[in-house]
Amino acid sequence: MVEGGGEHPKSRGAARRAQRRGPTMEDVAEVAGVSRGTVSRVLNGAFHVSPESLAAVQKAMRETGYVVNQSARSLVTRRSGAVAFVLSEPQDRLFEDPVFNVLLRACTQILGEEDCSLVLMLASTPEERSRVIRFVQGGHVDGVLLVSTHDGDPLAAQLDSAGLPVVVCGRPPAAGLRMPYVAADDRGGARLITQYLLDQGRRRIATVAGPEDTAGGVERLAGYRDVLGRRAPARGIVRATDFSIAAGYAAMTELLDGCPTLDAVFVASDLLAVGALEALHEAGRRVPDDVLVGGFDDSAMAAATRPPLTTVRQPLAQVAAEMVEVLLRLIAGRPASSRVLPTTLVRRGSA
Amino acid sequence: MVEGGGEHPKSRGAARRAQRRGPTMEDVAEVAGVSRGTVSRVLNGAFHVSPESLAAVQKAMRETGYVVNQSARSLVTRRSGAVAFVLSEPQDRLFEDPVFNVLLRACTQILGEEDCSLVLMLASTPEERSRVIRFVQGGHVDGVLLVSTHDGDPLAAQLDSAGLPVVVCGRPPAAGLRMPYVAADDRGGARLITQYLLDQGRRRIATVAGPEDTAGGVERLAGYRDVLGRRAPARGIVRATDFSIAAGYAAMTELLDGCPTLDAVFVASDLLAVGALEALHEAGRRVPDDVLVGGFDDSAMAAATRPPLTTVRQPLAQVAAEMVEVLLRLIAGRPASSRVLPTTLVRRGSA
DNA sequence: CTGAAAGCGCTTACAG
DNA sequence: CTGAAAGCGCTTACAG
Repeated sequence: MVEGGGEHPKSRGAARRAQRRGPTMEDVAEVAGVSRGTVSRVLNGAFHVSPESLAAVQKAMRETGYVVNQSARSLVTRRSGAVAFVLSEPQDRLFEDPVFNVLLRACTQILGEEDCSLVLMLASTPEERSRVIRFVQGGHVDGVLLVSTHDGDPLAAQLDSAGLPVVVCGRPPAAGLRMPYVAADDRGGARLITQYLLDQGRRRIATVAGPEDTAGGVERLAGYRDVLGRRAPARGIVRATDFSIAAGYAAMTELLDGCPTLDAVFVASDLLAVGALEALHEAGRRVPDDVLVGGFDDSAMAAATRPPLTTVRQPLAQVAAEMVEVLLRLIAGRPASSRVLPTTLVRRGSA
Repeated sequence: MVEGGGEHPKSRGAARRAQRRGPTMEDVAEVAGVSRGTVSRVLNGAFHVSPESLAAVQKAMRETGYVVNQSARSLVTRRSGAVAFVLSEPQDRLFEDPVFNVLLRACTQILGEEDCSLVLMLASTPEERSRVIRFVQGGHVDGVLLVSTHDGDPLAAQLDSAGLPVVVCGRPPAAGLRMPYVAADDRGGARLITQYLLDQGRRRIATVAGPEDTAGGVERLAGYRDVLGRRAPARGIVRATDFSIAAGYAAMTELLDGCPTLDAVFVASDLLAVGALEALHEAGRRVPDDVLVGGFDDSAMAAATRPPLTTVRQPLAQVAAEMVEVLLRLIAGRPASSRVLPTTLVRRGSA
């Protein structure tokens, strides 16, 4: 009863490590009175296993408190059971935007239900990017969920050629990339809200657009233009430097300066809109009386602004679910294609 | 030159799996003209390796594009090179609070610099909790960073007895737990801001406290009481049901109802304060003229409220750094003790 | 300083 | 349906 006992650590180096070795498959097999192979079979689907063996093994697993050693399993299956969630953004964009957080949480939850784990990686710097590449090349993960909103991201291209399944969130950051993506319909949503502002009778509808190297910056502006065309007021388009509150404030200030007669504004994200509302307030413009304000995202903040923000809802939970589904399909070797999800208008007090 | 080539997948089942087997240590050893053991030694510190061998191996690694197989390594070292970041919170608290996000990002970044990866796990439901336990028991991670603000969390106790290193963020969720923690000085911060409100000449200082099963709820209220004692106005303390904007709105409304003469309020979190400002605004109270408002956290939102929020700064980046340091020490088998980090007052427009 | 060898705990054809 | 055996790619004493 000394051998393999957990209570008396073996002397050969065990003291240094102090890891309690749990029961192995061998132990379970012995208790169940079957071979290691049979135990493995019940673990992996229980095909070709007699009811008696099955029961014996399950009982033995319970008794011994067996839990599979993932390293050993991965070594032979070449599957890690994990995927990387890679945030490839400049630092400053990262910390503020609630959109990423919601996405991350949703992905974690859904993956967990599939018994797959999520390892979070940041890729803001060249060092971090090379770490990501080494990591995925090293077989630590079976695939990657890439969140990258800015064009020309070097990581996307590298990942694309790394040979493992990748799905990107949002419009792919560069042409010629073969990886599938899942995106909300930015352009359609922008059309929706711009049309809505028009339908409220406003005629001088300006916009605070996002940075032009981002999908949100390009697509949402395109949607705005789809609706307004030449009816967009002169100097009615200002680009924010990033998707932050501060940038929204600055852009709105500039807009009021160049286009003081505006009576509505479509702001390309809720975070920007928070800053824009601030600027409007300081300028003495009443929302919605003087100026209608429409946002984009429907993040938690949208309901808490003064007045509450009319905005475009991105179905983030669904985006997450579809990203995971596509990635899991790819990992399983099945084909999967890109998906674009519809956005909807959410009416509140600001427009 | 056929053997081991990546271009022609071996026929035995390789088509199904389609994983390009990268070069192994064996390949590197052959190219370098040394044994596998020597390659391993340069990988693990390069002690007892001659300069020539070292150079040869490094060259061979570069040429072959070798990258270590973590599964194989983990199998023998019993180290995964990863830690779990476990968010043990009810769902509703999770999605909104920026504090967790900042913490998560900071931990990911710091761990990355140590070449350690972070796997994110949610533990809101019993199913998720049991998955976390199975996961850590299975040796997937070397330790866990536990974020759990509510008392009586069953997970904390389970993790505590799981035998692997755990460090918790904030006050430990139950007495008798032996795991170290890293916390911001909630009580001291609350004292700081309450005293500040007093120093502004206000005499009827109320508070919106957090839920009483959370560290923030208990400690920050204690700090408030430390300063005010019996000078706290009657019906001047209302507990929010959780740390959300909506709860802040509700609590402030109740406070105004029960204690209409209040001239200052310490709100136990910025998110709550956003809701409280809303309620004050609707009630026609001017901030800071009629009512001074102080928050807690100094999250990104604090600078964007109207007026900007005077608040208590939690040194989250430092909390993250210390959590990681403590955990890594524990994993390395070195002792480490709990740490409480000082909080500071940040003056803005609301008080 | 270095090589040969054992062993980590699993899965998976291969025979029965 | 089931067992025996090979092998996944590494690390680590053990001898030299």
